[in-house]
Amino acid sequence: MNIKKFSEITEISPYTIRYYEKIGLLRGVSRNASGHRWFTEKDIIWVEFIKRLKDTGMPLENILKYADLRGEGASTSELRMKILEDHAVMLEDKIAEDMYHLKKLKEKIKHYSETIELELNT
Amino acid sequence: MNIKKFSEITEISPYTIRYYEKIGLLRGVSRNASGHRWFTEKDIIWVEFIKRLKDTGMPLENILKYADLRGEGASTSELRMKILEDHAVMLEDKIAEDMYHLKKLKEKIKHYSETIELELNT
DNA sequence: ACTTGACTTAGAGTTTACTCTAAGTTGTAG
DNA sequence: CTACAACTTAGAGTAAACTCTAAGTCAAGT
Repeated sequence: MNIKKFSEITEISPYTIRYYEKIGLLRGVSRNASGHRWFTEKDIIWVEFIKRLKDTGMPLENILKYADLRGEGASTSELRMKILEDHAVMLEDKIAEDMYHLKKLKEKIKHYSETIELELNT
Repeated sequence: MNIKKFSEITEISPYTIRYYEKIGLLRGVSRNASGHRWFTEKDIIWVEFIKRLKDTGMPLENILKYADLRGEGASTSELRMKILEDHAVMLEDKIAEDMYHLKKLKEKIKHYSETIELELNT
């Protein structure tokens, strides 16, 4: 598929897609006869994975490091697994922290509603 | 307390504290005889709340809007509560999304460990 | 043959949230 | 009285992640 279709499916702008290729996050993207990028199913799977890492707070620089290892082949499997394991631990901590933040926010909201309640009864 | 002490307690750099005051996030900070900022317990409580909103993904621009309403007094209580309620809903969604991401990451890690296991048995 | 629209590139510009610099003032210790 | 550290300000600089511009190529439709 062309970049427009790929952009629609992945919900990433063509600008960003080219940018990802430029910095080495996307590599080996094939081209058609006229030199335009031609994306495949494999590219979708890979960018969806990039999105997962990015959405869970991994900076592009680190994702790029993962992409580098991936490019080096099977010999880096363990290293890549280690990166994902560390990231998963980080994410677990982040979720726990967010749950605590949520609890505190709800307490504050409750406090607001009680205060407003009081004012209405004045 | 002076800015250095305040910085240590809140774990925000003096640069950032001054920046927050400059953009209007921190207001009404008192000064001592020599014109230096003098922070109180109330300032700590307020920046800790700013940190909570920020850490849960609220952009400074939105936190600033909340600070503006706060500055307008009790008449904006309901509006501020609404902002927090919306943010709490957003955070709940984010936590759910992160949990899904975590599940997917763990599946990939499992896949890695199985692949590596297989290679060792070759 | 020519216009149209989607693509290409290198590189410039934008946004958010800081982070630092330069020049100047003030309080305390020797 | 002077050195020194900590503060002050306005404004410049930085990093990350895009986002856009300008100039050019190319294939399809009229």
